[in-house]
Amino acid sequence: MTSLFALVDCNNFYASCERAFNPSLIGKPVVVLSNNDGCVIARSNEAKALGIKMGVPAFEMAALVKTQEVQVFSSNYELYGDMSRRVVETLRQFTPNLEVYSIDESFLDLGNLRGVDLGAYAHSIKATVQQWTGIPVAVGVAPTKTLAKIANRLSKKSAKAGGVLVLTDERHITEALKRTDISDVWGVGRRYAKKLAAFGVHTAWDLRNVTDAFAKKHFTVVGLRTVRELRGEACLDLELVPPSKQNICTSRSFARRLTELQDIEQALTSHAVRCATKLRKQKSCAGALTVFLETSRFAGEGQLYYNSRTLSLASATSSELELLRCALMALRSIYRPGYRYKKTGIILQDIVPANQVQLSLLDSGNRERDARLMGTLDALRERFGHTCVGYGVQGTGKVWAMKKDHISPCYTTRLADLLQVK
DNA sequence: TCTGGGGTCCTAGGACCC
DNA sequence: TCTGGGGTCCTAGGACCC
Repeated sequence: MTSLFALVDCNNFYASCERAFNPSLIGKPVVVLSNNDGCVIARSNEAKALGIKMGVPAFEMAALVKTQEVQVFSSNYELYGDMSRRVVETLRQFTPNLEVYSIDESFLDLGNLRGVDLGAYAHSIKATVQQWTGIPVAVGVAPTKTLAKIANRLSKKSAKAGGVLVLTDERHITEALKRTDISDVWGVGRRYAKKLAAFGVHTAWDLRNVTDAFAKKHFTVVGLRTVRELRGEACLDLELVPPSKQNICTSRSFARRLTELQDIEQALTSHAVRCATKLRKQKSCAGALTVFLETSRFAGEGQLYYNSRTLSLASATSSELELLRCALMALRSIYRPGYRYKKTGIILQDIVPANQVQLSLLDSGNRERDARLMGTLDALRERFGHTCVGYGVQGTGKVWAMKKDHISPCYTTRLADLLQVK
């Protein structure tokens, strides 16, 4: 019994989410910007056709926005997250064995569908998601995840495929691999693509035909796995339950440069609270944390600064009181006056399940009291929004708050926003 | 003026131990 | 002058993903 996977990928996901609730955008070039309206992270097909590249800074696009009436949106993760959940719930109608790979991609196990018309099945997945959520998707089906990725990608490129491609026949797989550039293979990034090209490996077909020894020597066991997957040998299973995270990070660029420690403390406090909330959500505790502080990478000579400080906790905790105290201590130790700072953030590390925490003899805090307080805070924030309760050091001014000049309404999660829709 | 945020995994090499 | 060898743990850095 051979394996069979489908990769369902939402087309231009963030742009499609904006469109799903605003039909006047259909047929127009739409782009979605990163946090702080920094650079382009999603484009509709019309925007791609105008030559707008992924990752370009928003200001470089100004002329096109004017002349071509490009519709620009700040990112609205509340909306995209909710739409993502709707898509996944729809996909669950088709198989109980599903891996949510990212906000806009899921792998489905179709291993029990031998004898079924796979093309028709894939088409019905696509049509159902479109009908139930308004989000267009592409479906690629193949014996391994890596091949399903390739099938998915080709399904979007060919007008004939129309967003669905089944690669089970050896002849079709060979043809697909010959048409796929090495850098478009899942797991091969820019660096490896360059290195492979130097060995005369240019297409996925070339890569499939290298020896195991070559793959292992130059691209580690990860690369070898990719080669085997290209040959149709499934090495990557579906991850039905998302593994709990080993690091949890929250960081943001400031809307404008900050110079004062107090302002940066406000930002870091908010990040630490968010980060600790994520930690408790996966029922874990952290044994260490790192705080970093940096100027813009584009700052001039002598104005560049980056520093970070890692602190270990006496025993792992999920109390934001403790984490916050440590984070601020770390920040104060790396802050230097005289720089124009761009970004700060916190990374929680040495993460363990909350029920396996080793208590330290030096542990001085009142763990039970803190745990009750955290439970209350989580419940309040869940109900009234993340900013409803905070700390004095957070301030109320939000001098660091993100720029979001083009935000759309949270159509799916806020009644007030929905009522405003005309 | 303006350039995102969040993750994972693997390896090499040093420290340290017996 | 001789200057083992094997194992483990940790960390930094490099590569990748969305």
